[in-house]
Amino acid sequence: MNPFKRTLITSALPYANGPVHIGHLAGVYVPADIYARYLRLKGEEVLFIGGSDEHGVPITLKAKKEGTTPQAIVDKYHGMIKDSFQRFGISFDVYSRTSAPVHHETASEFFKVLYDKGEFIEQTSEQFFDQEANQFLADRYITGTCPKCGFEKAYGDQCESCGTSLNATDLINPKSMLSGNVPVMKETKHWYLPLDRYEPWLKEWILEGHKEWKPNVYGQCKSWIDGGLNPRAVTRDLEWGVPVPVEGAEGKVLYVWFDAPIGYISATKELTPDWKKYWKDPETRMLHFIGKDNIVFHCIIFPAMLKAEGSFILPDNVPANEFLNLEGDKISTSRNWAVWLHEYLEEFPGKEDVLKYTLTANAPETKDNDFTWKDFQARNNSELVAILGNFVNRVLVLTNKYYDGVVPAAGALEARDEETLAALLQLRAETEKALDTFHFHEALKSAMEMARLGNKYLADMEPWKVIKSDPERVKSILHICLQITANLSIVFEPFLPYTMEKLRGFLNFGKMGWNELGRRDLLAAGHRVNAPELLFEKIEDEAIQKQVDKLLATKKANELAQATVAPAKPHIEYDDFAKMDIRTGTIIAAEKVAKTKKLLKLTIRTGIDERTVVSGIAESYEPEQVIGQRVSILVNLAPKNLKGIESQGMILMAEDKDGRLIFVAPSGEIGDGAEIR
RNA sequence: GGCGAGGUAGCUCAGUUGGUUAGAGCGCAUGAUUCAUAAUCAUGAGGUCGCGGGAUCAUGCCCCGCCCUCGCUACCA
Repeated sequence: MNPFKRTLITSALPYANGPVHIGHLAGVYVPADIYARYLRLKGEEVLFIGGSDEHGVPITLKAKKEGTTPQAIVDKYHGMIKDSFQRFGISFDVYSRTSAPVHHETASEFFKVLYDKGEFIEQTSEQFFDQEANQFLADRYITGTCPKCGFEKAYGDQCESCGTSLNATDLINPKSMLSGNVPVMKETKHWYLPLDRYEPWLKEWILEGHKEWKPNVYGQCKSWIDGGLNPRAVTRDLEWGVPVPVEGAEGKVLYVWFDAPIGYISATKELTPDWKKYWKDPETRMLHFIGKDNIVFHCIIFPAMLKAEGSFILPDNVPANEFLNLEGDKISTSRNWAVWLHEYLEEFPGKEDVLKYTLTANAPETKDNDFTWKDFQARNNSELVAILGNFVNRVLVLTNKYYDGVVPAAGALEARDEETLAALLQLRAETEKALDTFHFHEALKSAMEMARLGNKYLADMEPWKVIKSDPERVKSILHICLQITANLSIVFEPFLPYTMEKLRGFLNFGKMGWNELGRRDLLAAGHRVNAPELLFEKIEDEAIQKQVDKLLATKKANELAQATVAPAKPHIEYDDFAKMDIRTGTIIAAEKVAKTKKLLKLTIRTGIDERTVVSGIAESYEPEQVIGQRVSILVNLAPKNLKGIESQGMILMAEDKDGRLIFVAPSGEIGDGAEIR
């Protein structure tokens, strides 16, 4: 039915500047792992690839901040990530890293092939350069005063005080973070991948050829393609990364987005010399499991790279998930708002599968979703413990009690028995259908139906009553219950691998393939099962409260950190201040600037004149609200053209931590044009 | 502002090419039951399917406008 002989599953490479959290797991690794285990169980040829993404500017910055080397940073987090994945039971066939020699070779070679084929454009532009350190500076390497809030240590790409995103050229008094010197502008040459060349092809391949992709994925792609594609730089001026393998490119490395997806290829190479089978044979089906932030790279850019190279296969599907929130707020590494996998593994030992279950049941498949500890507890207690664990326990307790742990032979089956056994095959079909279409939430639900089926059968048959009147009949009932239990050990294998291993131990039963699922004779009469233990244990309120408290503490710490007032700027002379001509004024007209979110066009009576000022306050005020508002206005600021309107001056606003803006205005009776000093 | 994805019971989600009383799980209520980790099983309450128009014999599903959430993007003197 499908023309493919094998499947290559890739999962987004986690960035090695921090540990992995439940957001990564729910969006990428848990679904990818379930799918990989499912295919393996079906006996298909599968390769499941993972690895750490270890290049890029943030890692070099972190290294600098901690006074160590980028390699030390990535060694630390790669080790941590790899270890927690392994303990958690993400069944990678290989977990590699982009700092590995094999990756440097592979990425380098890939670049070289495109370079030799003339697939790049060369372009020269001006960028900041540190003369003392003798290198170009990425935006993150420039620090200076934020033009908006005056925070002195703003980075070239973003001000961490007010959150504004910036260009390095916006900064007042830019300084190099390497030497502290003032950087100069200097020309630099880079290579670009002309994505525009692939537009017609992408249109056909995705928009025509892959209408089955998830709506979120397809929509994003369409948006990008319809919006027109531009050439994208594939190199950067940086020391940390894969060196650009052409002459005259000293001090340049491959840009991370070019480098990282090639990591999938390198990882495959690291695993097997037979890697080409997975990457170059059209009978291989490639799947990229990613989060929604990665859609454009995996659907547009990486395929364009592969296409440009010419000898690689393309992804057949890209099942991207949305984002997972935590207790109502966005997960954030820098704000420590996350449930970290390595901490979970320590605090909930032996409960790896519980987290997998919760994250699958709550997977952000079609929209962002919320993880709460309360929900985690409920899923564990009322589904895993009460439905699945309890059924298994009931069956095994009864078997031990009545038959000393030996599987009884079934007698003549009644209609209800037949129905129940037939339902196993039905549930298998439902689970399969959901898994085949990447509906993991639904798949898990139909697997759980099997345990419900057992509970209901048991409740209706009431063997504990029948045993008194018709002991022969009870043999049939428990025989069937045991077959259901054995089937459970198969159907849950992709989702709850550790637990199913445990269950097979209880049943004294070997691991069976997916194809055996639905059979009514998995356990032979006379087979001896073991004494039951508990499959899952209840999670008490205290354990949950502890986690909630931990998050509350984080929240408090964040608020405190936010409450810290930006430090004072260095002294200036009175003359510096005196240069500023600040006056009282009144807003006499206001309207929204078309096609902007934040801008209002204000007409201000300054006493001197009436003038136009464009101000970024539209998120705090409606135009009608501000008419008549008294203001303080800097009148001798050089005019600046904004969105086609000449802005003559600047309104003084006070801004709180939430970005709310308040007018700084005269507090008593005073006319327009009064000098403020 | 532009583009994309969402907005369905208290919570988490399904709803096929528009077709009779809109579904599931959890939670809640009531009942049954005791083999089982007070677990299970049954029944029930609970929804102007974001809002307003329109096309249709008929729409949660189609068209138009608006509102809200998330992502990408532009703007913040």
